[in-house]
Amino acid sequence: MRLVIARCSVDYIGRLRAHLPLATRLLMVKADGSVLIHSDGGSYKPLNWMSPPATLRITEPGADDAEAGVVEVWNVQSAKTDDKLVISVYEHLSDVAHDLGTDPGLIKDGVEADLQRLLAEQITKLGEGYTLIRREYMTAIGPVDILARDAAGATVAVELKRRGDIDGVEQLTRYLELLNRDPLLAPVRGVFAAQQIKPQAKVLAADRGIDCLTLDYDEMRGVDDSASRLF
Amino acid sequence: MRLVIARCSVDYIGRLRAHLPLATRLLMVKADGSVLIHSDGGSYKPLNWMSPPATLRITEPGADDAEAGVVEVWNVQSAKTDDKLVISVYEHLSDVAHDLGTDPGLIKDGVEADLQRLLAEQITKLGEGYTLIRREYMTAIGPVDILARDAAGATVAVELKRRGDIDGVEQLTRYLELLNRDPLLAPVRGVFAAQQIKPQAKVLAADRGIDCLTLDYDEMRGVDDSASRLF
DNA sequence: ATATCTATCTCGCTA
DNA sequence: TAGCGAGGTAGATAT
Repeated sequence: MRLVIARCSVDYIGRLRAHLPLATRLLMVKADGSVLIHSDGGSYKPLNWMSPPATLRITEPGADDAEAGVVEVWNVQSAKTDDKLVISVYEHLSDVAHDLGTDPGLIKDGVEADLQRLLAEQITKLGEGYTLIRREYMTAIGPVDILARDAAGATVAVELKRRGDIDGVEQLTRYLELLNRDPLLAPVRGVFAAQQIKPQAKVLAADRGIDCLTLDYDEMRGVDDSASRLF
Repeated sequence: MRLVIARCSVDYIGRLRAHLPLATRLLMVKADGSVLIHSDGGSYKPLNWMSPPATLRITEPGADDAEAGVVEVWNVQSAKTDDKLVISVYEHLSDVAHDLGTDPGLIKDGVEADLQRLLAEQITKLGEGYTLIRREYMTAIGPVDILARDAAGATVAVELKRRGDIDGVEQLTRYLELLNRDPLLAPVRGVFAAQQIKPQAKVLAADRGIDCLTLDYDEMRGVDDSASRLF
């Protein structure tokens, strides 16, 4: 990784066009050829960037650019698309390089997949006498998160979200419509389960005859003994 | 902005939990207190981060950590939420700091707004004899991107996306339902227009009697003479 | 302030 | 490889 603090202007031409006027910024060149241009604020998103795989070619400025004060032109070319990033460097303020090697990567806990695993294991959270049919039940329009059977033997489709939004209810509605065309499964009821369910989503779910279930991840995690094995 | 190359491990606790094992990485501390942890690959997204506003407090390691080789503990605390990032630094390999000042920011061209302007100007892309009624036609549930009249004088509602997804079709369906209640407009047909339309979206659109139209931005942009005026 | 929608989204999984 | 869904989505815009 090479880190250059420089006064520069930037032009991007690709899926859109974008321009950065002359200012002092950080230029980060990664081992895979990707380049990130960061300012001293904002968030984790750079002002501009080139995704890998890419190649950086540093050239002398043309006569006009040199006249304007440009000392180097960085041409960053995407290897797969014809996206191009042109960085005009006016002044180097700092320049360091280090080989970081490959990163072991991030270990996550608490995403939808974990919630789904826990609910499948603790299927009676849905109600007394429920049994799991299967997780990720495939249909023509995508996988139903959890398919279960209630105490009376009726099929129940569960859509699971970390945050229960209106489009989650839409998604479950589409699944229910499809599943109810299958005479072997019909009638199929819907349950919308999430850690938090927004009021609008609750209203829409009620309107569609879909039950809502708010899940307590920490509590479910506490019951699961594999949680302690994660770190 | 402070740039530290360090061997470190990282733990995040907030909306989820995440852990980064010991490895060499870049730690970027911005003027607003935000911290980014980058590896030498991936894309513009850091391995882990803390969004501004945040405060960084650097402390001595506890006895156990010191024993394990930790020389500094960075506590990054979000000012608004209780999200927390703990960076255990084992070794500093490089450390530079620069004041970059505020950035003038990015100038963009080629997003959905541009596509909408172009389609409004080139409304016959929809078909022979079409005329524009108006862009951003307001309804109670939001603006319809483009409202037009076909050669036969019937009303057509256009939903425009850069990438045509299933929820774009849902959105257009809601608009059509509403527009068709207006006797002055009804019957209103729907057209789903995008640079790329996903197969599932096409199937759903067909099922709802909505036409699909794939747009070529570069070609439409070529026709438009205002494109050359941008930079 | 909140709600909604876009994104050069990125990332990971699966068919 | 392409498609599809999730994200600590983030970021912008209209309400």
